[in-house]
Amino acid sequence: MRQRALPVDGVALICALGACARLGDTNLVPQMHVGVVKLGFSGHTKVCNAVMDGYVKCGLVGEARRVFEEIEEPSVVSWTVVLEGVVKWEGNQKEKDTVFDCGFGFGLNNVTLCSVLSACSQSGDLSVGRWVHCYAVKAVGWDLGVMVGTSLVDMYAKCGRIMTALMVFRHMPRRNVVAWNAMLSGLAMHGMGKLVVDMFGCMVEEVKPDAVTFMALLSACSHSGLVEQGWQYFHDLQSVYGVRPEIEHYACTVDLLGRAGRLEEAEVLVRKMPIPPNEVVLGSLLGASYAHGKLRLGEKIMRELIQMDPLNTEYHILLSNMYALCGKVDQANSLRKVLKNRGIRKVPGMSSIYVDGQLHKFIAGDKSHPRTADIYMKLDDIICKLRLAGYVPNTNCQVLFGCSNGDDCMEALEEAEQVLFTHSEKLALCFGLMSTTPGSSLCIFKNLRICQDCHSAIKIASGIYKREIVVRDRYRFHSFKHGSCSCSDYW
DNA sequence: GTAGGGTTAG
Repeated sequence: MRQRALPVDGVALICALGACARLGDTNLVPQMHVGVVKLGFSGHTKVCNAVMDGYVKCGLVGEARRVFEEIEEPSVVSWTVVLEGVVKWEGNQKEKDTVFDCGFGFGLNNVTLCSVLSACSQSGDLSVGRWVHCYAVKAVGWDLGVMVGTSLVDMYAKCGRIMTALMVFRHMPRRNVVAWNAMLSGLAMHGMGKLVVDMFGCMVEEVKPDAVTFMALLSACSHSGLVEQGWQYFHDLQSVYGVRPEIEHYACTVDLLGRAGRLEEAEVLVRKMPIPPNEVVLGSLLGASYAHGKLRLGEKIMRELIQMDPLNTEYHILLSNMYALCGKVDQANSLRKVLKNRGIRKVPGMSSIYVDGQLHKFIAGDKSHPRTADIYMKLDDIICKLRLAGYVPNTNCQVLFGCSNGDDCMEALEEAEQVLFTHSEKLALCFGLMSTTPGSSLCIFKNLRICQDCHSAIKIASGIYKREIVVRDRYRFHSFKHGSCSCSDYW
């Protein structure tokens, strides 16, 4: 059947849908879908593809699949969008298999491969990523081209397989600046700063570094404590490499100095910036003040941050924790009350783990998993073993909230410990340990930054259970092995 | 203005 010719309004509609998709707005996209139906475009390939893309971008993969079902003649683009959505958002292995069997039978091109691999990177789906890699090699041969090669490097790095990423990169016959950037960023995320610095030396022989390269370099130095090296790169950015420093480079450098405890220099840099500092730059400085217990500086930065972003929860919680650590319980409590009164809620922490291709998600205190009883039994056992090996729950931040006497405090302490033990990372770890073969490695994903207590608990667990445990948090990777972490506790 | 694609801090 021939597709009906697209009137001018149809073109406008596709443009508008594209804009909505880029916004990823969960209200706007369904509204636009209603409009599409009213205008009589149901089942039209290009319009539906644009609608599906919108749904995928805002996480509504079920809706996207329903739209897909109505397309009269799905094209390779339709399949690409639906595959991307399923890989990015569908946790159920059987559902994924069904779509894959049909989709990859349809034929694919480099765009499909890149798109699906990028979805794997985001959801951390190594098994689909590997499958796509094999498929591509069978279909195209060993030289997959620079774009697919780069997608593979990024996928392996973000799925926790940094050595595989390196291997793929080293076998690429052609590499441009984007490929190099993907490799260096991956290494930076894994805390392999020394290697990033060494490889940068090779990179400049091959291609000209750009603004993204320096983001990777600065963050690598920051995460590995290579302060002098990073500071040098920041200075050479413009003068040696002709790259104009952007606000992100400043944010990274502030982080580099701040993490290392050089807060005065970090603040001088912020005040002397040619561009007004944004909340990212100030947020870095606040984080560093917290890490190094500089309460006065923290308060000052907080005042500026509240002006810029009054609804942000992370900053409030950071400062509140800082008060608690300094023993200023009243101030800590009143700051928490501000959040509560304004109805501002913290983004809930969530951890997930793939077991046999199936995604299992946990939130703190979760009891919704079908194997909850087993999980909590195993959790008690793990905590016991951890304690014997020297684990001390780190209740610094919560303990003192709202208690007025010694008894209250003891009770609060026990409660605080219980809250810590059921953090989402620990539940995911526990489920991973009980449902995989002894000795195999585990990869856990967390939507926020890993907490201090879970970091020390997982370090000890990696030793006791003789497992490599990789945790990808919001910012970077932690690879726990033999009782220590690849970040050397510098994060 | 015409559907899908690789690298970017905290």
